[in-house]
Amino acid sequence: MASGTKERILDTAEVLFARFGIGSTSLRTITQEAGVNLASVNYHFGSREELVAQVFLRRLTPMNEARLTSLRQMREALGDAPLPLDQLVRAFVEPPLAMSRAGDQSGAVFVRLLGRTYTEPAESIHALIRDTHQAVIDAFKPEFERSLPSLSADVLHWRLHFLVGVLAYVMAGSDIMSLISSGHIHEPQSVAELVAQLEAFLVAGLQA
Amino acid sequence: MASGTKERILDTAEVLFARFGIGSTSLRTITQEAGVNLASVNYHFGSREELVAQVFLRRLTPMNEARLTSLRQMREALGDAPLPLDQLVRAFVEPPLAMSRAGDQSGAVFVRLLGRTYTEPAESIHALIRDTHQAVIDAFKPEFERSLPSLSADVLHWRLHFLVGVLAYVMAGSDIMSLISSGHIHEPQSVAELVAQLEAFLVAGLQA
DNA sequence: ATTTGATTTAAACGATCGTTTGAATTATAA
DNA sequence: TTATAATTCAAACGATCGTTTAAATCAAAT
Repeated sequence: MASGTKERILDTAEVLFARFGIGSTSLRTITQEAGVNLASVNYHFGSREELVAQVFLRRLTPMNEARLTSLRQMREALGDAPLPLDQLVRAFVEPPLAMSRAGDQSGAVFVRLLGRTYTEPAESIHALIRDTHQAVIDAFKPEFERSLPSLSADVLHWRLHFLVGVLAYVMAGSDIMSLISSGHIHEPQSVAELVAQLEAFLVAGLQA
Repeated sequence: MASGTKERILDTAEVLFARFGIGSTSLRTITQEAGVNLASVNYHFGSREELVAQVFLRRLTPMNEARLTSLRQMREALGDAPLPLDQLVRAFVEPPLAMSRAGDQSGAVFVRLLGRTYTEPAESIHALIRDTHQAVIDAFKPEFERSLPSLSADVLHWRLHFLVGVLAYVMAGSDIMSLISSGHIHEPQSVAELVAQLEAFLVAGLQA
């Protein structure tokens, strides 16, 4: 955990949001766990809602910048040829999953939180994610169109929808599927292997 | 809405859970919207937690029975040959999506709720879904193994994980992706077309 | 018609929620 | 050191939460 009160609140809120859900985590639980005063949340963030927004923005911004940087580098290296689909998928999928191996485990916690939040009903949170992803989608959409020229707009739309769904579910780290491999220890798989598995699945699905 | 108090509570809770989330919907909101007394929830269900469980069990039971029936019919028709992968996928994917076209819209509401709940942190709800799906997974797992004999246990495990992820996301009906097709009206697609799109994507991904 | 049980109702319980307040404390700068 | 700003603190605010209670109402059967 960090030094300042503000960072301790953010770190603790992130962990508790991921474990118990945003709506089910009270400010009293957060401040108690963080060892800070209850009123410091409203002092530093103004309101609970703003705290939630800051928890997401703190990590969404660099994550999406990594995706855009990766895409830009590929585009520069390839002139104006269509990007290989596997590289395109990896540029979109790898940054969030790579956060899972950050030095501390806070990155992994956030990725889990983010995955769960994709299907969250709360409109305020939904809008926040939508806004932060706008630039990413604007950049990737035409690249997918170029790399998959045989697909109609409707079909591509659905397949990208499916792609985001898989990614969100993997990020959420749901353990529902752990029972599918009964007895099989669900080891914390290496990120590289997970990315490879995911890339193979998605590339095949997109090209179907 | 139905006649009895108990059914009105279930119907209303289902709608509000899907719209605002389970944790963010109070008994007072439910009973007020349903036009019944606040205390009737504890009278008919004992507790809020039991009400939540009943909202899910009421529809999960027939949904999973439909999947098992479909699988059993295919197995009987084909003796002991491996099932065609597309039919296997459809037997798993179609029942929940078909609920979306039920006479009233209550089925669609529940499917949306269920999709969102796959990544819900609350352990009690997670456990409930896991238990109700156990029989389905026990039945489908060996069939996938037989229809995809070239895949290792690990790879199959991940691909089934991805499959569930796509399905959950589609069920949740997240509108995050609606901005990917800017200007494109996100029409309530026909279930048959959606199932076909999903089946093509999943079959290709599973066979990657 | 009367009794018995099921159901509904209004009211209140204690607990917890996000937020606010004003004083106490700490850090910063003159 | 002194003045000024930033931060922390305990305490309380009103609102809402799930649950409980006991009386009122309804339905069914004798």
